[in-house]
Amino acid sequence: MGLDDRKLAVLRAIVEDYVSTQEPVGSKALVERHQLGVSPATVRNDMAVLEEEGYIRQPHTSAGRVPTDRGYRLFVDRLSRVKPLSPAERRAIERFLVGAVDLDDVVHRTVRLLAQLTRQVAVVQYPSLARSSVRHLELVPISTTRLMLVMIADTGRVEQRLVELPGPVPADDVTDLRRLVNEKLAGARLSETPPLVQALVEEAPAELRPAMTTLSTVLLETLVERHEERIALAGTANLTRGGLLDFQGSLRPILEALEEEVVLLKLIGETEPSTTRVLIGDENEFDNLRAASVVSTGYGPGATIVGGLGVLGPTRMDYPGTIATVRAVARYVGELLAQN
Amino acid sequence: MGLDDRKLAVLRAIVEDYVSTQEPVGSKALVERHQLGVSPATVRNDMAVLEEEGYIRQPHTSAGRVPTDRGYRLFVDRLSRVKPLSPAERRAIERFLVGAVDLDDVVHRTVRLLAQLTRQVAVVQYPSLARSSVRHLELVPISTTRLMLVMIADTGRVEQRLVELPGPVPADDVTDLRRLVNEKLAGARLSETPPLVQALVEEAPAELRPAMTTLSTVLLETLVERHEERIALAGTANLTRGGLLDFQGSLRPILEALEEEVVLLKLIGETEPSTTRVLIGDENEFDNLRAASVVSTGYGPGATIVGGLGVLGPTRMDYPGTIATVRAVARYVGELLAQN
DNA sequence: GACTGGCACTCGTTACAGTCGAGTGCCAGG
DNA sequence: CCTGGCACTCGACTGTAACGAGTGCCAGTC
Repeated sequence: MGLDDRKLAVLRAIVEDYVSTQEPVGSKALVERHQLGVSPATVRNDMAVLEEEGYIRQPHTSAGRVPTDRGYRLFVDRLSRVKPLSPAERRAIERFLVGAVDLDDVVHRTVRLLAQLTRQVAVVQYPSLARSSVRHLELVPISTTRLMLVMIADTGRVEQRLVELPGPVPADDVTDLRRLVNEKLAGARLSETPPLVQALVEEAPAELRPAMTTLSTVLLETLVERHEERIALAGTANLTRGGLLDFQGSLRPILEALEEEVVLLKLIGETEPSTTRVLIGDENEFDNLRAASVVSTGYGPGATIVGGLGVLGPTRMDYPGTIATVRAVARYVGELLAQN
Repeated sequence: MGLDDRKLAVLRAIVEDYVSTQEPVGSKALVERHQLGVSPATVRNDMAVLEEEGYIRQPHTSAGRVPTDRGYRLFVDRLSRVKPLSPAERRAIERFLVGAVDLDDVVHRTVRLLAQLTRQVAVVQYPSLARSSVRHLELVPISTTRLMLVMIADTGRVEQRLVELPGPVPADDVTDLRRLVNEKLAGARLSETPPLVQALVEEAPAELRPAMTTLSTVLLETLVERHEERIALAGTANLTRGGLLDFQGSLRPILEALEEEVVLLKLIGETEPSTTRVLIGDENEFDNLRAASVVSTGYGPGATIVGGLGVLGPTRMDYPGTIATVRAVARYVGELLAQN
């Protein structure tokens, strides 16, 4: 069980070499490229141990070694430090994000930036409604029996829904409805609204009761039930780097997974505050992604988290660099959101 | 350049066989599978002519024939009829689209439906702002110097922008602004708004002038300048069908093109009313897509066109079937929009 | 006891030769 | 104008052999 320092150094060297060359690495090449201070034969013995412990494996009997998912895990947990970003990268991030004009714009720019910097597939979750508060509710009459409900959240998200009223409602009543709804709900966290909506119906004056009842149904749907999470994606073309060597030749399962919002949300949503999560290969719960790794983190104004973002790439990825970039982008986006 | 009926029949047979088998088709197989009434040798002579004219070609000397882009073009223009949809397909379309709850929902469902039915990459443009009218403009105070501008278009699209006011504006003034803006702009086509916005500033009472000036800038940006076209995409995983045979082994350029909104808009936007457009291989203006074909059409309530939709696939695609599906989906979506 | 040099062995890669067969082009005859 | 026949081409596949990167193991050294 004892993995002494040199064995760990060998593992680190194998990971680093394999990530950069994408070819199985042998004992001789290893001593040449790293100052290990021992001979190839010694390294071979260490490799044999590492292989027995499941950290590396041989694709073929007469080939060099390749890290296993377990090997990457050890590397990420104990053998690597987060690389500091280069000044060029810092500048790129700032330049890319200033001038964003609304939330859509911020998210779009962020996801492109992330894809470009990491050269991988980037995923950004829009600020989750579940973690937002109501800033304002607007009711816009479309006809006498139809309203457009527009909800503006403090995170900048705007959701709209059509409300079919049970009967004609005069303009004055719409004004009353709007006032009542905002008095009760403005400022409330979305997750806390159901009882408030219930109260709205009960407290509504008799003449507004039917309209309010219908409205409350749509409100509940919009605010809570229909957990309308949104996702932006970019950089799928990066999957084709490394010409079909990664992902064992088929992009199919990856592309399929990327089309499922549910899957993406599971991947990048719901991280514990300020932690960066790294899922390597088969640690992933989706079979389609067992050849991929995901680096994700939460973001939000200040210390609060309102959504997640991250990247997906081959297990053979530059973890330290990717982790650094994902964190930095998340921090900048948080600052940007804090300004609004 | 006489291509008699039989030669055309041979071309049609070649296209149909190649599309379904994905393998170069030889003279013998052709007479076996189609009732051409002549011998393989005769077919070979016809093939030689077709090849000379550039409609088919041989991948290798000892292989069968494959249609060229020009061959597909002739096939689409003169040799195929649009297939009627199967009842199952009709039902699928209806089932998929009923119950859509807002515009986002409609577009999402549509693009997924298209991808599923055609088994190709589907693209749907949101109703273009340029072809929409203003239904209502809402101003929501965020702070004393900040407004959220929400525009609701008759096509169901909702755009929002933050407005930084030059100084504090009391609530009453916001109400006035809202009224003025709606009186002037509600009902107007977006493309016709610039002079109206100009008039708004000029006619504004003195105390509202500065706020109105700022607001007008944002209005113009939102309504006209920033031609904020939106696009939904689905079915990229379908690119991997036919295992790398299509697209000459590299999905890279295709995926890259699909990430560029500008490219997609050029592809599916701006079709002449009620025409279905088919772009085959190198007819396409983008180099990245010279191995692909695009079938697109416009859609909108009634006879008006508010946006485009279509699919992208290998040049070796089932054109009659795809064209039929794209048209049918566009028609259904149009009906759906007309109801709102 | 840990490290090293040496050596036999494995096995994937590459090159080459040979065979097979689908498909063609051409021609002579109906 | 169509057809059957025939020689020809050339990619796909198979089998063999040489090559070499990389390994595991062992005996020897510090």
